[in-house]
Amino acid sequence: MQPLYEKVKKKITESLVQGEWSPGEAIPSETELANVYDVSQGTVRKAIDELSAESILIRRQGKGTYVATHNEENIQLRFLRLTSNFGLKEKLDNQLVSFSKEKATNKLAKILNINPASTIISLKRVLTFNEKPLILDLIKIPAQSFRGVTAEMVVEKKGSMYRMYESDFGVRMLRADEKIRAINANFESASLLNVKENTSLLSVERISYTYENKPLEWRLGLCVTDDHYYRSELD
Amino acid sequence: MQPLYEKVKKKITESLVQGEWSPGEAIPSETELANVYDVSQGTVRKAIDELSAESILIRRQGKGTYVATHNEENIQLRFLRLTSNFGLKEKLDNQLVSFSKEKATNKLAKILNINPASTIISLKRVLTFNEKPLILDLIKIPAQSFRGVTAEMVVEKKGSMYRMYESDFGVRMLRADEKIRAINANFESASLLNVKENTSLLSVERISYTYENKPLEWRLGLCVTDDHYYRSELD
DNA sequence: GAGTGGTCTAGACCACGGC
DNA sequence: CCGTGGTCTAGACCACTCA
Repeated sequence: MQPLYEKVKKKITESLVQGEWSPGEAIPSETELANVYDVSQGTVRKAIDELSAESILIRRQGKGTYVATHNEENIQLRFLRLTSNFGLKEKLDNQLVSFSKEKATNKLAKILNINPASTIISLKRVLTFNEKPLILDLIKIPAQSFRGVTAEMVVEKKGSMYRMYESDFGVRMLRADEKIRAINANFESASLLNVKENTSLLSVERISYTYENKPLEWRLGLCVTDDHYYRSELD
Repeated sequence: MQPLYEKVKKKITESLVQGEWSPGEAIPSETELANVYDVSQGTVRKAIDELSAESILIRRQGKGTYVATHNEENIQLRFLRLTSNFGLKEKLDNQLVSFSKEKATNKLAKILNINPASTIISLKRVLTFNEKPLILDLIKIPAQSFRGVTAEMVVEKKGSMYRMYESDFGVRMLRADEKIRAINANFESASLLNVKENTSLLSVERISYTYENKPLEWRLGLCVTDDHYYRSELD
């Protein structure tokens, strides 16, 4: 038998998926939800505790519980773990290199769990910090889930893809898995990142997931780690 | 005012630091602890919930709550995040390259929060997977906290440093911070790892912490990422 | 069957935010 | 002042483990 609070958690998650409550908005109070679902307030609390631990909901004492959003200033970079060696605050900029539609390869179709040869959006861009090229990103997303996306929209959002996914397509990325390797820059990446060929680059391959572990973005980032490092916390 | 369960959590942590309950052992039941600390069982539960979420304690339904240990099979590698590209299970081996005592540099003294120029143990080793060199580790630990450690002990433990820390010195590492970069192999690392000079290597700089965020190990690992990658989960 | 952690409830009071 | 989430309690019952 499934615990009651797990059922409540699922119901709340469903409402979130349905867009019943929007990012940034408050959800009903614990007592209200307890009445709606006909359980005790403590049970709702336990469900919200877990969603809050997963950063899906945000509690604010005295105010209420809010749907997490990526539209706030400090969440612009979402999954970016690169930090300056000197701890400086940096000016982020973004140049779109290419934008196209293409057919998914079998490998990509499998990763994104879509039909083989379905249409995907593929884009390449360079992120600069303080005018210096730092990351070359190759991003692939299924066209089906992002209908009507254009190069102009990407440029306008200044590189905050996750903000665009959320505000324009109602797609909230909740978690991501990354595979990290060290590789040598080839001709293209070297010239775009303004480094010598064969320079060591950090290769970060990322799959991002929305609700219910549905993968919706594949991304390969090549990073110059002369003045930056990738943070990782283990426990 | 500090919540009651936070106080209980601190008391439990103190007992753990004092070694009152050893790794692998069960701690007193929730009701017993509630009597000892003169709080309700629910309050003890909340304290243990958090320690359990931090993997400091392990709950086992019907049996009791146990002190986490690193002596079990699957925890041998503790903080190692490298995975084979092919998902294979691999045979780990370990060669000690050097072992020495030296004076801490100012930088290291600051990182480990010890007096400048205090004695530290410095060791270098190569980890091989399926006979192939994979990681070159440089490890530095304060001699003060690991009195009597010898090269023989390290060799005998077959590279499981964290297991040795725990079983021989009562030091349990709870978490670690890592800084990851891509670098080029120099002459020494290239020859020890059996790759060409200037090959790209993953540089993983790690600081490990025991109870109360006390740093007790600094480590630099250089990894060959041809057939392996570093896993990272973001949320 | 006894003892443990796991779930669920109901109710009291506290701390914070905002009107 | 009210409504919110945060803490704390007490007690009931369930699920699991082991002798």
